[in-house]
Amino acid sequence: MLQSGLFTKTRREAPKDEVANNAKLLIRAGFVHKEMAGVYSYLPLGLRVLNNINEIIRKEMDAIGGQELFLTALQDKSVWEKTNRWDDSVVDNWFKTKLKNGSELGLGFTHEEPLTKLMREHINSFRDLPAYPYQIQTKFRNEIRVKSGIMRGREFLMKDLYSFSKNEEEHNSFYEKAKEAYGKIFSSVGLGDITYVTFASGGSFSKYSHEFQTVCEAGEDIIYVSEDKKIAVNKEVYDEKTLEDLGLKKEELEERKAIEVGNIFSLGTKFSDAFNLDYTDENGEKHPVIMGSYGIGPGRLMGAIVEIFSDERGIVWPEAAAPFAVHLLSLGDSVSKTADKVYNDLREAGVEALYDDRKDATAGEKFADADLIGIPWRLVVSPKTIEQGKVEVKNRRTGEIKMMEEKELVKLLITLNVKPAVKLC
RNA sequence: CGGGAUAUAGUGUAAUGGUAGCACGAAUCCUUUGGGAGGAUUUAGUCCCAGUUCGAGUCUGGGUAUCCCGACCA
Repeated sequence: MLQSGLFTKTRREAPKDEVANNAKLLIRAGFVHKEMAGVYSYLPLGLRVLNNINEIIRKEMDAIGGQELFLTALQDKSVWEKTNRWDDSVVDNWFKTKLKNGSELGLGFTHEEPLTKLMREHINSFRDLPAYPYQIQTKFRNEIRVKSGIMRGREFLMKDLYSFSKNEEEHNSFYEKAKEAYGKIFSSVGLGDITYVTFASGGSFSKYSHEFQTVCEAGEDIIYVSEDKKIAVNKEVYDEKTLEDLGLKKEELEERKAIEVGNIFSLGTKFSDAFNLDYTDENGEKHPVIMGSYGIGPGRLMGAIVEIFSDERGIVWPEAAAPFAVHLLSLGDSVSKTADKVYNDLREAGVEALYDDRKDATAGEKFADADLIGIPWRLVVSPKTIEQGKVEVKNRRTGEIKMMEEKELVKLLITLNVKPAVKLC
């Protein structure tokens, strides 16, 4: 993509009303736009990142049998009355509205109810189970107070998968697979080492739910981390009894702030009972379906990535999330032909590049923008590099700089694009 | 929802109750191109509604928005 044609602009200063680092950087670099408190639009660069994250999630969900669908945001009051979750005294963050004829509607804050009801049409026999539908969809929650930039808003994207299983055993087996898949997702975006499976309150059907907490000062949750066992306990269930259950000792735990990037929990038969979702087994006997739900907030994950991977100059995207694989800069009119060629060669090789071809921007401006936008690899074509017959390559994270011949470079970038783990410098 | 604070140009900031200024941005022209370059000429603003006052960005009341702390986060 030509940067001269990118309509978003970077800015030197963040709006004064933003405090969260993720929002400051994402707004300055032109990834998101704040529409109102807790409501952010995704601009082209931001959408590319969000889509990358969504693709990583899709890949892992599909790998464990997930099937993507797309449910409605508009919700039927009567469906939620079945579980008593329409009542404002039970769920206080509904956005409710009305049809012209006066009937009440809600904007979905989660989707257990409509999906359970829907699945009645498709689940009758043991042959129909298990089933793992999921979606990536906008949720609405009328939070009393929003904060933390794009990490906690009133309108946000959520990947929610729901499992429908025949029995506890089948449920537990999937639950473990989902846990592993979540681990892979967070590792893919570079957060594997600091994201802990965290024991949290489980609700009415299991003792604990599992959260995926990424250790970060900007987080809103307090967790107690066992570095050795790679697990953690949420403050909400942190007591002697829990520690005993989990075989943990107080001394091995460290208190940390963390961002909840994912949450999985067992639902038992709460929803299948409410909607009479049951199936007939091999012997003709009826049983309620055992359910679970598995959430990840892609937008929140994006915010967490920015919180963790950034420095005083800007964002430092992990390769898997980056809006482009490389950022090509041409310095000065005299080199535009050579830079154009590098850009075209990259495109032909399938390497996605953002090409800063702007004629009216100075070198310093281009460097500053490149640092701010945070694409992992920066390529420079300038009179200096042409003199050597090479292209300069800089790693945004390590700051390492190397001069390479173009052919050699393109070859390496192709490899890099397929396997982000390969180190160029 | 309880408590606290703020609101001036696209962005960031000034202005004893007395001519709304500066920087960045944007526009035009010229010179520039390895870390936000220089010059010239432009552009654009007091959140909304009342009130006090000869006069309100500034004081008073109400509204709205935004932020912070806490509570909440099924």
